[in-house]
Amino acid sequence: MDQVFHALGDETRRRMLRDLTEGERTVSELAAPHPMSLVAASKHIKVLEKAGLIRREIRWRTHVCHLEAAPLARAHRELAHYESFWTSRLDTLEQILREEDARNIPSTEGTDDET
Amino acid sequence: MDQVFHALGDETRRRMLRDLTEGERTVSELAAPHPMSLVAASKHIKVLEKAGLIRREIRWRTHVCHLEAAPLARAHRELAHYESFWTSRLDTLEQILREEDARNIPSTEGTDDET
DNA sequence: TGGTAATTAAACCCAATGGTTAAACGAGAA
DNA sequence: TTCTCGTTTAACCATTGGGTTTAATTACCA
Repeated sequence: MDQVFHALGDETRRRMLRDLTEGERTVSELAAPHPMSLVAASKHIKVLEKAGLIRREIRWRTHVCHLEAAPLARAHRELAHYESFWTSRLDTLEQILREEDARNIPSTEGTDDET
Repeated sequence: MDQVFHALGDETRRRMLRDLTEGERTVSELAAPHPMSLVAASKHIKVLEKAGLIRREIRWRTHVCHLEAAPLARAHRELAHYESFWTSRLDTLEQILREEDARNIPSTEGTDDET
């Protein structure tokens, strides 16, 4: 769990995970959007891998990465554990989150045309 | 989000959060279960606070901490985002998690006699 | 034989983490 | 005034993190 949450604690890596929800990606594809050296991106990927969040399939000289569902689900469940706390007192929370959502993301996230 | 996940990436802090789901706790109460100096525990608490995961109410010389629901809910939602990935391919995941659950926690978590 | 391409490995830098001990704070109690 | 108590601040140390650049790996291709 430590490793999983640590891995999640970096926007670069979360972005990579998000990209991976759309399908498999090579290391360079994952690295591309990020303003850093490929070496640095590669390190991020390795962090994700060590946390078990992704699996790497080496297809000769390109390494193809896949999202690994289980640890994400586990982390999600870990948080759900605390959910028992907040649902018990207010489901205004749902409300709060929707408002935040509306405020931050006007119309992202609906347009995917991959594969 | 970075701060939130970072804060979650440490067993000590997760334990503190878990304790806080049961009710408010002073700094020393939160620190008690952990084999480290109070100063170190205090730092952990500060990390949680900076991440917005807890709120601190200073009742004279004791600092009373409360769980703050919103950021936890936000993190939970962030993970739910990836959920769209895994639910789409297998709800064996639920299964996996239940098995893990059963394997790891025979009968914890039901016996609390605090306050 | 040597070049190209995708990626990792190695060495390095600086900032941040997680821990320590010792000292300071602040207000009520004696 | 001085003591005590819960907590934070300060200073320090070792380890890790995230980034860099340069070099190694590896198998196909010319």
